[in-house]
Amino acid sequence: MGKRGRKQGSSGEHSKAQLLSIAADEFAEHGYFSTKISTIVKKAGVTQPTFYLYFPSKEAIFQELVGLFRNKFALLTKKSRLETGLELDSLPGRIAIGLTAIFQFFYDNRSLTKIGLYLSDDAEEIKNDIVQLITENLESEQRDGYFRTNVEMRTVAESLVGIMERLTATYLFQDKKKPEELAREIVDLLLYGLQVK
Amino acid sequence: MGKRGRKQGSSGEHSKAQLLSIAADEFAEHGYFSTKISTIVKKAGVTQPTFYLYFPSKEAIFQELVGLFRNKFALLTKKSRLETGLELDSLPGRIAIGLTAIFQFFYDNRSLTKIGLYLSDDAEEIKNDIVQLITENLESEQRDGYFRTNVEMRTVAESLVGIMERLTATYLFQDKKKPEELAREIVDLLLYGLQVK
Amino acid sequence: MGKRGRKQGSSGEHSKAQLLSIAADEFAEHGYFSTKISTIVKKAGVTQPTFYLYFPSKEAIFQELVGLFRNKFALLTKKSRLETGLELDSLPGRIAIGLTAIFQFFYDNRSLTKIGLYLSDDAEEIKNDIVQLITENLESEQRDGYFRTNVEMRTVAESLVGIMERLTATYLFQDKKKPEELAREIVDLLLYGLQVK
Amino acid sequence: MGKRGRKQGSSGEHSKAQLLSIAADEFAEHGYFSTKISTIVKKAGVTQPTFYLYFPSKEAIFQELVGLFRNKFALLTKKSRLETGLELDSLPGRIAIGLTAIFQFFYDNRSLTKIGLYLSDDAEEIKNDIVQLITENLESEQRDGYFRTNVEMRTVAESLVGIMERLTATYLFQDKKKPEELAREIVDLLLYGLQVK
DNA sequence: TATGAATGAGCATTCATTCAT
DNA sequence: GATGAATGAATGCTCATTCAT
Repeated sequence: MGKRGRKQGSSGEHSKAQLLSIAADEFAEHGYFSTKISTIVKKAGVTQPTFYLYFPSKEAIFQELVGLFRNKFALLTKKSRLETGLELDSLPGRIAIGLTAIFQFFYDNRSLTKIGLYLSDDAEEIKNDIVQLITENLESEQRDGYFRTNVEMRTVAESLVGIMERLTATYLFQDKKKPEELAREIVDLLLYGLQVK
Repeated sequence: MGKRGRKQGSSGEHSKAQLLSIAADEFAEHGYFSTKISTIVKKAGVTQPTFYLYFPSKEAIFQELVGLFRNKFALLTKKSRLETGLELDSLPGRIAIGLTAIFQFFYDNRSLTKIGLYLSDDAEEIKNDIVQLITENLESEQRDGYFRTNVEMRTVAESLVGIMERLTATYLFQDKKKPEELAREIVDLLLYGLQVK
Repeated sequence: MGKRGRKQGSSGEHSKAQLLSIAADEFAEHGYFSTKISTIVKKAGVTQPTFYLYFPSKEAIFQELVGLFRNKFALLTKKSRLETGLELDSLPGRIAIGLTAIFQFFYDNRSLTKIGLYLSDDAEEIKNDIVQLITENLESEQRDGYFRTNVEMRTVAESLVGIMERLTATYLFQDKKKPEELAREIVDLLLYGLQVK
Repeated sequence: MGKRGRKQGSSGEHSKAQLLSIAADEFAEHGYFSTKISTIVKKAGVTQPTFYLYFPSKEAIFQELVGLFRNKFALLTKKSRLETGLELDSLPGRIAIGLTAIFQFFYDNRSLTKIGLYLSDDAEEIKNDIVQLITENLESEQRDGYFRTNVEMRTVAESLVGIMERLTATYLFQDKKKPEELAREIVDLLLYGLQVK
């Protein structure tokens, strides 16, 4: 048995995963600069040199976390593109599914999301990428006749990202609304607007 | 003439204003922690003790900037409430006016806006306040019959703030769209949605 | 009339005296290093340059205060030498008179005394001078047959100064005993000792 | 051998002890405020961060030194209480033993003593504690019939501390008298006084 | 006699990072 | 795989002091 009774051969992996997880929480809670390596290692029960065994620098572990978020977020976004040939009636529900998945991911990965969406210097870049993907989705869907044509889809994509960003912070992370609720309300708003019918 | 050719008697005020302005730019560009007092004073052409003549700490000057933004933003938001008795036709235009004013303020005060909207620890609080104000506006306007009733106005307010936040960063500050354009597009999207007519 | 209605021509003197008095209290309460010129001038209602109009430096005003104490203390000590030809019976009373005068001076000039007796770098030197004077007094008095001869008077003088120093701090400045009481008790102890008769 | 030829494994302890010892000398010689951390570490041959590895602040290392003095001083004072049933003849000698031990401690720990007895903000408190202990000793001894009863023992204790304080500074630390000499002279003075027999 | 404004010089403290073992 | 011990390089902040008026 490895030390402390863990399964042998995984001690290193465990330490690294441990550090990543704790670092995520620390960064999310205190921001990049106020997060101290000394705090992370203390919470992980290892020493500072051990940290540098797994990560070349503070910046590096942060970027590793950013990368994790970035990949997953992009993946989910890509998967949310609607198939062609859908009934107009089914649109709202189908759109909501994709959004729900994203919100669920955010919800399940609070610290990671805070890092990737708000804290990182790359946050803008990440969101830009997502906007690009969403724009492509929307334009494709627009060509499929799902949306009206006299509206600029990039702006809609930007808006959607802005909405998601904000509602995630104020509703999702405050446990005031669930992923599906948020998804549904956003769809309702963006599809039908506020006008009196 | 006072030293360095400035008008006498206002030297102190000038130094303080100078420091505030430069600090705003530095904070906006590098963030709170990477902004050094030493850099600010160097750019202002004064020494470090002079800085502490006008501000008790780095934190204090930052908060002073945050306060400036906060007050102005809240003021503009309050002023954007619509009067009663408007024709439905004039709604889009009237709403756009308030938004335009806010975007114009953001545009004219880029650094301050970055600080108050994105960088400050109080950014969330500030936006929450604005959301509250907007919610009140919207609900009042909703009661005036300007908007459909089966939609939760607080969520709309949150969404609107999210949209403004995002479009400010990606369009306004990138000089890709002007305040009025942004205002108009937002109104169009939020009023009529994406649905095919 | 001078400004603020004071008698003309004395404004400068007043400022200087004011500064000295406030400085004494500040030094006494906070020590040399923790006393700030900025605090002194604030309490005196003048500006920093005004301070330097009257004193060349922080060190200088401190030394001026030390000097005031030193002179007065030495004077009182000299005056306490006993005349020749006294009755042995009257000794305790006569000795007590000199001590009382000194304690009274300490009591009336608390801040100054703290500075000269405890805080100043010259405190040791000042006390040494006093010890020297007292030694001379005691030896003279010893030759007059007032005291036993098999005791080293310099040591007695040192002891006396040590006792005064301590009782001043713990009894006099705490308002627990009055000058005369202290004087009498010291005389009793030093004259008769603790031995059981 | 460890680096710099020291025995391995105790390097940390050694650094800390080194810093404590040097700090004591520096504080004793220059006072709290004029003592610079930079000087201490330079003399100890380490860098500033190393200092903060062992002490959280300048204040903290100073207090650690004060504590060391305080404990040892109190211990020695307690041990100096006289047993009951002593011959009156043996009193002077027995009292001198306790005083000698204290003076010896002062002599062997000059810097520490200066700090604890003169420099520290707690010096008065420390001496008050000692006065309290001595008062208890003296009163107990007075009840044992060792001393006359018409004298207030707290005042005697204060006086004794004042005398010790002063003679330590002027005789002991100047290498003019040895611990035993000082002890004996004090006993002689306080026991028999100055009166002509 | 007095001041508004400014500064030179310094000091404690912090933190990511690295050896030697 | 892990650590005890140490450091290079900053950085915010303070304070006595001065100049021009």
